[in-house]
Amino acid sequence: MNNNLYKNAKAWPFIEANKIKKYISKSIEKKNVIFETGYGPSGDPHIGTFAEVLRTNMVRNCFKKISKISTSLITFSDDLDALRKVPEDYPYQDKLSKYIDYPLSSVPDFTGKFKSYADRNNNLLKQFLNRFCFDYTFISSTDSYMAGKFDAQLLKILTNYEEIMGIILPTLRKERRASYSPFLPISQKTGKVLQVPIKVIDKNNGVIAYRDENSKFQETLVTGGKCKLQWKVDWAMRWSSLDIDYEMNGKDLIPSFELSSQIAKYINNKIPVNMSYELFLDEKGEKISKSKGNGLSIDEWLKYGTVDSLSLFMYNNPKRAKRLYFDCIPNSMDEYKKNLEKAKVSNPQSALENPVWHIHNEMIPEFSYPIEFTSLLNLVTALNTSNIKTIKDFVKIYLKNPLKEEQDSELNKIILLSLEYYKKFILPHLKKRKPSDVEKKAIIKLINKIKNFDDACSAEEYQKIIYNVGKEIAPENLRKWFITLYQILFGSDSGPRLGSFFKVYGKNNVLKLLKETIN
RNA sequence: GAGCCCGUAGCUCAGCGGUAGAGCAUUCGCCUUUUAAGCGAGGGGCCCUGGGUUCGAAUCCCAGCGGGCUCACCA
Repeated sequence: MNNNLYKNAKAWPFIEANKIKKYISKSIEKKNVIFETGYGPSGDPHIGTFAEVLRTNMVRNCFKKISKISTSLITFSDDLDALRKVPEDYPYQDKLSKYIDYPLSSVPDFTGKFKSYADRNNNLLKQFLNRFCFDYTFISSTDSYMAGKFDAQLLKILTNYEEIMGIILPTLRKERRASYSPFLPISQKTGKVLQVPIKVIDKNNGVIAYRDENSKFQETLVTGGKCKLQWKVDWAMRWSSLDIDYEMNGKDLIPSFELSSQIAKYINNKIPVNMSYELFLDEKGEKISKSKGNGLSIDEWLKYGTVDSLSLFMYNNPKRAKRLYFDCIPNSMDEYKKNLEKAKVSNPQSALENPVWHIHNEMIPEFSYPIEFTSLLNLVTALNTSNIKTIKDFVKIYLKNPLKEEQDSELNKIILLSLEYYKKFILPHLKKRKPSDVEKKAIIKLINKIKNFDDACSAEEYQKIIYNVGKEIAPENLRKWFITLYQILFGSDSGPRLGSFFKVYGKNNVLKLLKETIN
């Protein structure tokens, strides 16, 4: 219906979707548009992989709006690739290190839960993707090679062997040129992926010959899973085999994409529409990588922030290098809430520019959490408690409108997140100071007065007690007295209104809290 | 060497053709309380430089100067 709206939309996923539409208009019979994201299961799924799937999915959703052609999303796992390095955080270091150079899919999973090491990592990725309810088709490289699904392309590469070598060799150093081959035979003896020079090629029979680990002359078919392709050739082969129309990649792969595009001309000249995105940086501005273990993982983000806040972060400015660190989470949480509220009142055209439109594929939820995450963090810091009920009671006092039922569970969710964030990033920096002798006496007085009240003491009465004690020790500057209490009780210069806090916190807890400060 | 990104308030950044913005920091004012979980008000800018396009440029284009990252072994 709103075709013009979609055409004029300036949000990046729409720009990409329009690129695809233009691209497929050149081919006569396009029945299904295929999006690909690649994954190397050499360790835990990386947040970058995840970002790629999320963003690709956003483009796909926009494409669905501007075209009637059906779509699919392939998540391709390169699990026939060899294990090169044992990830530092993997629990079975010694066991895994014996499988260097073996295909990831033939390395056992030492946790005993999965068929193979690759299977374990593939499943971790799927778990994350399912959490976001993506609609995708998972394809295993190993399965495809073994089933002969790539055979036609493999033979084509063999036919054009010289041309393809001619593209790659100039990009390599001299030493590497001597050993390079686009085909990596799987050793018939050990099962390792071999990086050996090809001595003889027989195009008619689809056979190559090489010397194996023991310098023994071996012949093998290039088809049927007997050989794997070097990755840049592999990439180009996939575009053709799987008929890929769209694929993103990080900027580190820009030269590789260009090279694979050159190679693709000798397969079926299938080169997808491509977008390169900037890499995520750690707090020092360096590339986040699996091997370094710097920056943030998906799990770490989700420990302190919602799935939606993570999606928002991924949506924003994919072509700009961004620091991905813990301190991004509260901002992203608040920005999400802001955008959600903006979406409710925006016109149809500007709605398409709103990140939440893309995050939720147009099905924007009506409710979000009722309080900004940063405000909640202030509150949790001020209260200095892990008691969810106490926090919730205070939120209710703060909110002008009564809490809607739908918001209640959202609130519970973010209270838990804020508590995690508080414990990890705020609490360690708070420094409660010890009271001076004069202050100690005042606090003892406060304790005694509170003790003499019954349980039903109101917030105003608590407040009155605090004031009366304050007047005695600092009649000229009551503000100072309150600051003093905040510093001693919470390690901060400001905090909640103490009368209300004491009331909600409960008499016994208050007395306990006060007594702790004078010991 | 090649490619990509970034130069906007003291700091971190948003804005990306139509009056220069936010958070933090800073200055001042405000508690026997209409929620101090702070609140209110202010100061602070040749939007890196120079050209171009335009009625109009922080925004688009070109050139330059800074800063950063990535790739040139593997993926």
